[in-house]
Amino acid sequence: MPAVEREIGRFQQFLQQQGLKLTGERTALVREIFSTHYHFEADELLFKMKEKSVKISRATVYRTLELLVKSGMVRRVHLGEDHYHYEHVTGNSHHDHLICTICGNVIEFHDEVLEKRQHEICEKKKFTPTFHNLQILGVCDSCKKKGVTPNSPDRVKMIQQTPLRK
Amino acid sequence: MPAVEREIGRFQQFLQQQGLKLTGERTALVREIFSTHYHFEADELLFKMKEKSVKISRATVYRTLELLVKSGMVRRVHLGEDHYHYEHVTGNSHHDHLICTICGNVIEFHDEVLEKRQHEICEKKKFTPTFHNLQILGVCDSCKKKGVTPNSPDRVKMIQQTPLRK
DNA sequence: CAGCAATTGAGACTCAGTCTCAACTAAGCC
DNA sequence: GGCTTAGTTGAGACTGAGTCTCAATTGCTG
Repeated sequence: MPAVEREIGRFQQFLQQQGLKLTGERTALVREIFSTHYHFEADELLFKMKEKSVKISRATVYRTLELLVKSGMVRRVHLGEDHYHYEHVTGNSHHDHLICTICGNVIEFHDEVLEKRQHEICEKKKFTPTFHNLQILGVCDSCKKKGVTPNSPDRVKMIQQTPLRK
Repeated sequence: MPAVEREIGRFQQFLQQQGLKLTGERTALVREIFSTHYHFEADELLFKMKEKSVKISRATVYRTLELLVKSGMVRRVHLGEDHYHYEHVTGNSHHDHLICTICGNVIEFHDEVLEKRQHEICEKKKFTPTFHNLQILGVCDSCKKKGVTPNSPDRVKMIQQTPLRK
């Protein structure tokens, strides 16, 4: 069966465990999220559903995202903007983000050395970590080649004043 | 001279360079930020000023914070909540954060091994970093001693549903 | 001290996200 | 299949952080 259908199954299982129901709206949202989006915003999802003439209210979108986060199938992340982004989780791949402040492109990476060192730091501080979040902001290779200097006044203004609005 | 006055001087210098003015409102805000706050929210600052009967409008608070960020004296950070926090920068001390999801306490740290590794990763990905942001969420020592388990259902609910609201 | 550009405050506005409540529906049970 | 009921939905009001506007005010420089 296609991967998307498997995800719907996973979600149904989670819902059942919680005594909740799998509705048409929830199915449609999971299908949309896992078939096309990777990083997305709640409003973007709402808009895509409207585009496809699938009528789902804003409240339901947010409620479903909340459930998906609880189930561990979707993760809420900050990508340098002033509101949340979501990303779907396939498998258990934890990763961090390189975010290009020019084109907005997001590169993922995972690095064991970083992970290990973070745990060492927590140990030293007697802190029990449950989750972490690392964003590195900067300029990606292709933007650099286009010759936009990362510290030109305009850039700094864009980053600091109106950070990465669409 | 007291440290706060030195900061006001720094700010004035920055303003002059930009052809901007040091006003009473700006002075009052810098004094407040650098004498008492460390991590703070914009609204909290607004409230403190009201408390002290220093009349400064919301718009001015935000405008001044913007200038302080541009000048490098204040940094905008995400601390796991859905709005910005600010922290003042004394010297050039870059640091990251351990955030206790129970008591909200923030522990700072700086680690050269992490910094170096991050640069290596960027090099590998041909990414030019300008800034980064690492938050490790978890449970601090004193909360752990109080016996709150980090993964109890209530905790997870609190973190995932309404992340760290006041 | 005059003039003007920068600054301010009040409040309207935006935008993401939440809440409410009456109408609706999935799913277990007969 | 129909009943029951607890969970779900949509519309739209609401919230709260942050931004914008514009007329009135105020630092600074000459």
